[in-house]
Amino acid sequence: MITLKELSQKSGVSIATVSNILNGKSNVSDETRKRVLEIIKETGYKPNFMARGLRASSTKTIGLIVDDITEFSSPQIINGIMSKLEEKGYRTILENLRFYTKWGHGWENTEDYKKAIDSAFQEFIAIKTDGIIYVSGHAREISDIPQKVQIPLVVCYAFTERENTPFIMIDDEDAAFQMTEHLLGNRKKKIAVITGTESNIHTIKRLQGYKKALQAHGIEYDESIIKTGDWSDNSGYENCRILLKENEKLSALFCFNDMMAAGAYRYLNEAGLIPGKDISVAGFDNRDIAAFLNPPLTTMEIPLFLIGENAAQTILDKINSKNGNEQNLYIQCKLIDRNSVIKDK
Amino acid sequence: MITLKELSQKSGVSIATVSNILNGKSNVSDETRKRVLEIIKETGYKPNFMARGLRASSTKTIGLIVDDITEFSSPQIINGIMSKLEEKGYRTILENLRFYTKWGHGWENTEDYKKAIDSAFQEFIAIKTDGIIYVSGHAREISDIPQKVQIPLVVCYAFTERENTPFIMIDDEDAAFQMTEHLLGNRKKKIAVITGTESNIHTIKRLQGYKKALQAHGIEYDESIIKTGDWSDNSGYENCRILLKENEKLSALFCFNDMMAAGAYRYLNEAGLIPGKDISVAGFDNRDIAAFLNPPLTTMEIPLFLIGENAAQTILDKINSKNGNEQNLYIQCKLIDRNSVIKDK
DNA sequence: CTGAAAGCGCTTACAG
DNA sequence: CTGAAAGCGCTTACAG
Repeated sequence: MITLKELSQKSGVSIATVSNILNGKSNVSDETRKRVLEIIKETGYKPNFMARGLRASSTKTIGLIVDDITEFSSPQIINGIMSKLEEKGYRTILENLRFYTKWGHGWENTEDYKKAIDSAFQEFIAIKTDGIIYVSGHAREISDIPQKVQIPLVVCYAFTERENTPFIMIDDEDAAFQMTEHLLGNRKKKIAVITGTESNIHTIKRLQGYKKALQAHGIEYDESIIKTGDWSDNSGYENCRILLKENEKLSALFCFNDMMAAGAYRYLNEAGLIPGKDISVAGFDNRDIAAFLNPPLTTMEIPLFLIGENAAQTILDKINSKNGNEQNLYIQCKLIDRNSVIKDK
Repeated sequence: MITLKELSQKSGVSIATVSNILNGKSNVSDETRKRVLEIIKETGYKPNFMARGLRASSTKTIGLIVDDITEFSSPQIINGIMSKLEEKGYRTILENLRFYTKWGHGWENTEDYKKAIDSAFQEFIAIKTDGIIYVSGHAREISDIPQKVQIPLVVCYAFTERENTPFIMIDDEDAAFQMTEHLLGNRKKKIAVITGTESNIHTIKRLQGYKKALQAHGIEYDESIIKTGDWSDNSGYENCRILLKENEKLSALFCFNDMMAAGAYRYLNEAGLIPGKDISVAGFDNRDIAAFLNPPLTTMEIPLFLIGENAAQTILDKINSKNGNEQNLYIQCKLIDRNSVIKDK
């Protein structure tokens, strides 16, 4: 490792001056700057991040705390964050909590969970990151971040009521509104729904969007064709079976994620019904599988990369602003129109 | 942040002694140790990782350099690595190069690529990680890691001939052998292949495994039913079309990844042929889509998590051993038998 | 415009 | 068994 000291020797100026040049301070003559910069380039000098972090107030580093990188949404969000941050000259450091991998589901608010979160924050505080982005695996209310943490903080893909902590979320309500309208086309129809788990925020908001769309078209809300799923493909299969048994004529089936839509496809297939021909089916998420279902599934794309970029921009704004009143953001989803929805003539 | 100094004041012993206790040195009286340990617990002291890294030789930290976390294999591999490392008391730090996101394909051996790799290594060297694991996005020969890097290094999901650098790979040849035998069942059959890109290592090894299996069953290798794909679902579609046009009777189709198998399904569907009934189809990777294809696709699972665990164990062995002659590892893949292969009676 | 010096929070010989 | 001191590679007032 080449150090400031060696740079100083090679260039014949003091360590302090080299440091000033490295940090873009203006109190250096152009001549000196040029010469030293040359030597820096030649030697391929890289600042020692730890030494800098130990001494300086800013490390130009953002810490990412992520629920679990194996969640389908996480890698893309992270890429969005890193892309924007890199563009702005910040490094990024990632702590993977592995909650889903370790504990499956239902770990929210357990003691172990709180301890893990706390420990991750402590670590980033020790490293003196300039800010922290919490990347959630799914929409939930995040309330367990120690209040004493003073570092600028942004919550990504979840909500929080924590003071001074903006969050970036998708607009689930609008997305479901859009999709319901799409399913409706220009007629009044009977659109069944397979929701996600009951108290899940995605479920609640999407149901609201669905209801609003019905209302806008003067269609009455019918609870009997709303079934509660659990996001798994089997629950899509099972609820589709029940819906078809209970209802003679169903125009469309709106599944609140692609997995359940895939399950519904499976049942429909067994029943000899063709999605997009005999019944409309829509999903949500636009995961890999959506394009490969037969027929390809019409679904809502979640702009993961964009969410990440926005989270990054928000933390940067927070770091650089005085007021610190950054807005919560609701990112719009995009309807991907494939062949599983019947088109009106 | 509470520091060693404060700990020292509170407990009435010197900073050095507190440090010794923290590091489990034996040269401290039980009484002192107990008292100080108590205070450490009370205060919730966390060592400043940067200060320690600046001074000490070991940081108990492993650096992960990953091609791109959006590659389908990466999150699971990373989870395997982190799981094992956490178990052994090591932290982990991740640098995401985002090669695929930034440059698509064909970036290997470009100048930008080399610079990015070099920079990542420099950074981890500055941080004084105890070791580095390079997590590749696909099998390739990795030859651009600066020789001057002296840190223990393991290459994961790729090859390297670099001195003193073990790698963890899957056994592509054995996997293809297994699958070909499975496709063969107990009879001689005509098994067509859609390979990956031509000089790709996965392609080469899998083709070898395929040939060996044919040989073992006394079947002659027929180049005319081997088509070169490019891993995309379209190339699966197109090559399937060509194969079916050129050959009247094909028993089976072995696609070297699931995406191409999905493309083949698409063509088969258009041609009125049913996988698992009219023709056997097999994929490779066991990605999400494999289970949701209709019928569900028989494929090879790549034990990603296990690969990660093995990489972690190897780097640990390397750090703690004197000889440093760690073995390259070839992990076996697992055949996932679903409904796309015709069973012999 | 330039540099000497203090100090960030630790670890590690070394002396006692 | 315990502690004073040097030093890791930097940044930052401050003096000149």
